[in-house]
Amino acid sequence: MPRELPKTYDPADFESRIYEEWCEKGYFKPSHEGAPTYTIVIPPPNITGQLHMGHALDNTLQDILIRYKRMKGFDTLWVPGTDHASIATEAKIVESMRKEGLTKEDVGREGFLERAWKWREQYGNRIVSQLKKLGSSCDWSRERFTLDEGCSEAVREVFVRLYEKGLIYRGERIINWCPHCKTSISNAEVNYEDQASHFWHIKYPLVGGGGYVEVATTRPETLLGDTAVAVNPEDERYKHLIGQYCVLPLVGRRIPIVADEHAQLDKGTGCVKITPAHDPNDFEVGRRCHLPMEVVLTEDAKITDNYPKYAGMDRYEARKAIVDDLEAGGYLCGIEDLSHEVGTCYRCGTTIEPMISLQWFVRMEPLAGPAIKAVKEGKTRFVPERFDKNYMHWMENTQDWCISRQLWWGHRIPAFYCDECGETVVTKETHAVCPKCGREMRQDPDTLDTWFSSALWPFSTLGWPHDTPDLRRFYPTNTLVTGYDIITFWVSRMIFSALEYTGQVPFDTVLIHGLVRDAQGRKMSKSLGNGIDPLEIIDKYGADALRFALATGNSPGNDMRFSDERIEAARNFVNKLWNAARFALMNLDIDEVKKPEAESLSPEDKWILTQYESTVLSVTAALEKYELGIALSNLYNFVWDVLCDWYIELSKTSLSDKGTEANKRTQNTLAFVLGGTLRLLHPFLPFVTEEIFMSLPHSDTDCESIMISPYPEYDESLVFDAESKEMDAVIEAIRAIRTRRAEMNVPPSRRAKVLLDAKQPAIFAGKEPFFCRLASASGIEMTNGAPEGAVVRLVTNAATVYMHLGELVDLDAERARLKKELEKCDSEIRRLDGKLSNQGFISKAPAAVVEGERAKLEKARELKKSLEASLAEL
RNA sequence: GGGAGCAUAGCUCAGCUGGGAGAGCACCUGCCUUACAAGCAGGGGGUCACAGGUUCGAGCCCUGUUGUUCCCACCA
Repeated sequence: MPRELPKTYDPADFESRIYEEWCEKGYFKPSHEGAPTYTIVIPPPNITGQLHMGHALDNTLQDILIRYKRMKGFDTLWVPGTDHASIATEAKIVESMRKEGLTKEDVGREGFLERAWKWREQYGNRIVSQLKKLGSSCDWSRERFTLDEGCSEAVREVFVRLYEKGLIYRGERIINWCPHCKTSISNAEVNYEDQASHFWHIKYPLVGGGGYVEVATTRPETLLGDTAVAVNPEDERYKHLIGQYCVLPLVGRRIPIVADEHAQLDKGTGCVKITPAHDPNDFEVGRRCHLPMEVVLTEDAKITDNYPKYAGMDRYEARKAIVDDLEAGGYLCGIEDLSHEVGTCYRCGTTIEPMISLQWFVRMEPLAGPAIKAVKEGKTRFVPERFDKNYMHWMENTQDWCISRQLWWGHRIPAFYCDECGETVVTKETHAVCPKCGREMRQDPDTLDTWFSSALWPFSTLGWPHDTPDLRRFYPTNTLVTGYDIITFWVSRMIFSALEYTGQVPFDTVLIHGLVRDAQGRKMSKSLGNGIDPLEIIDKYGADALRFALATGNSPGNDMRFSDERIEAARNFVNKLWNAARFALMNLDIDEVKKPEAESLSPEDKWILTQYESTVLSVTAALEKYELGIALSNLYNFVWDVLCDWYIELSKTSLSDKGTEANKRTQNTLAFVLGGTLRLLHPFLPFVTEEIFMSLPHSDTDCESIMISPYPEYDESLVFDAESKEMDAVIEAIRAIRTRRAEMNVPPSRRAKVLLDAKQPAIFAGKEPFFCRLASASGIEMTNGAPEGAVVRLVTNAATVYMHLGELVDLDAERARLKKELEKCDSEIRRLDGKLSNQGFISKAPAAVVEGERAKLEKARELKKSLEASLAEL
């Protein structure tokens, strides 16, 4: 039975209640029934995090998709979970310990991990409860964590397999070292920032006297680690020096002058100092020329004890000291100002130190090939498409991935070393005994890059490496929804990982969204303090309004601005829907809603049904193309401009006429269209649609909950094009009258008789109440030609409208108005005439277009006639 | 250095495969009309960044220019 809705829309009244009901009834779980499946795995939020607008957007989009597919009859699964976020979480814990005056070393590995797990207990659930407030219909019984036992097993499995295939190796390479986090990080985790600096020109005297070579550097402190100077083998200026030696200033070491193509003829002086242990290029030169590696910096970026004069100095202090000493020694021959890009840690912003280090790497080249192929072949598709360029570029230029981290919070590297004989064993087991000397082996102390486990997320969460029912049923998944900022970090790694381990792409579509920015277009950030808290928005406006604001008015892949204005507009729409429902409920006394029967419908019913069906079509088409914003704006227009502004107003006539058959039919149509509209809207506005839906009468089959009711299907039997056009003509006439009255400042209370000279008078039969209700008419009358004394004359497509409002008309103003309209009309005729007399247009444009233009011209000519007649009569 | 996005009403943005520009907000006018003032009715306001080109026809396609944002890149 229908029940009343409270007068004011207050989402706090029902949102959490409804969410709990859904959970209790198990609607979020897959049905495991025959239908095709549709699966989404959540991009796992970090356990350190609180819900921010980016999460809100990401999860709103996912929830819209999953709810849509669920209503469409798919067996849907949305897998939720969280990410341990090794470096970010570890940094937070270190920070909180620092406040207690403790360091990692003080508490030890065990103690630290104990704290980390407590942290996860405390904060890991916070974000989950926040996702629930948004309305996310995840299957919470399948919630996962990247560091849980299943994911850890998957990680070990992958590591061992790749190691055995030779795709994981351990080696000394130049890596990016963060002196603050005291760990290596991968290339992808380095951000480059422009920094003002200098270019120092330094003389390196030649051994045997008689001159020097001049090198230039941005990093004079690395001079200590120089083991050669390189010149280009083709460089005529220096060819004779190749093989000779020079003396390293301040250090006194003899270093060779080597030939290497890294030195470019047109850069600087053409001579490059080579520091193999602290520069990636120099490292390569060092390998090619068999140069020694000289490490000069410690893990916290201080000069090592090998250089007593500078030992213990921070790299920047050392730079200053060394520059001073070079100057004092007469080695410095110039300083230029220079601005250049410096690598910084994506977590803490500290300047990265390239350092030679023994680390674990994934060999990327063999993995990238299939990943490129899969996207080229369209097995995984980016929406919008342009992001595949982004992906391709990264994949095609990828370097080996440094996966070991000098952190404690994360997956421990499953490699074991024998301290006795140096043997290495990689195994899934937690202990290993040296196969050579039988000793208990020592596990690698390092952990894996947090993205190593995220890369496995789409299948590790479904049970891989085991052949589970979930994996079989729901893998590969369907849509991955994420921001463009994470394509290289995560999306690309999931794709190559999935192909390597499961032989399939992890998902068929990647829906990319942009960033949510503040009202001024700035990135929301903690340091700026301009973040908008989605939870505060939910408290104030409701989750539905937040979802609406995030889902509408932008297109995939583009950034959006979030403002008060936007959220208010969203809330206003939800409120509009609420009130439309209240209106319906005040007028409904039927117990059941049936599909409308064509024969008995009124013209306005046929009109709204036609508009509704066309909305079903456009909304569904947009959703299928992932154009969620377009789908929602179509619904917005339908609800506000069509259903509320016109149909509800038109229906008042019949609804006020209680007890008649016509009244019942209108009730049925209203309830039918409103119910269908709510279902169309449900994926976007889950709470308010459920609340209203449960108050409305409906047929028995779908009364349990809107979220498991079927999504509307386009029904051609409810499309009445001819009648709908006739109704459009009535609406056009009403509009024309309103406009005219408004221009003339006629108050609504001043009613006027409406006289209609129509080509098809039947269109207007029975429409008198509409004119009275909506156009302040006192009545309508059909006429043939201009009636006596009727001065106001309006030309519409289906009829010329006359009104007796002569005394209100300023005749001069009226003439001016008509002339202006006539001019507009004339210019339109000229334009169309020109077009239609253009031979090229006639012969080359499609017939339908030409026909359309002819019709327009015809109409314009008729309008001109009417306008001229009106003018003549004044 | 390479690549991508954006440039449309005062502001924020839509505009699908080319057929003469739309919304929300803001602004102006008039309304408590039996859901909604978080509302109703009406209105003003745009050389679609610039310059070429393709086409019968360009906001949309091509080329270039300018401005802007972002991504990638080891440039001493």
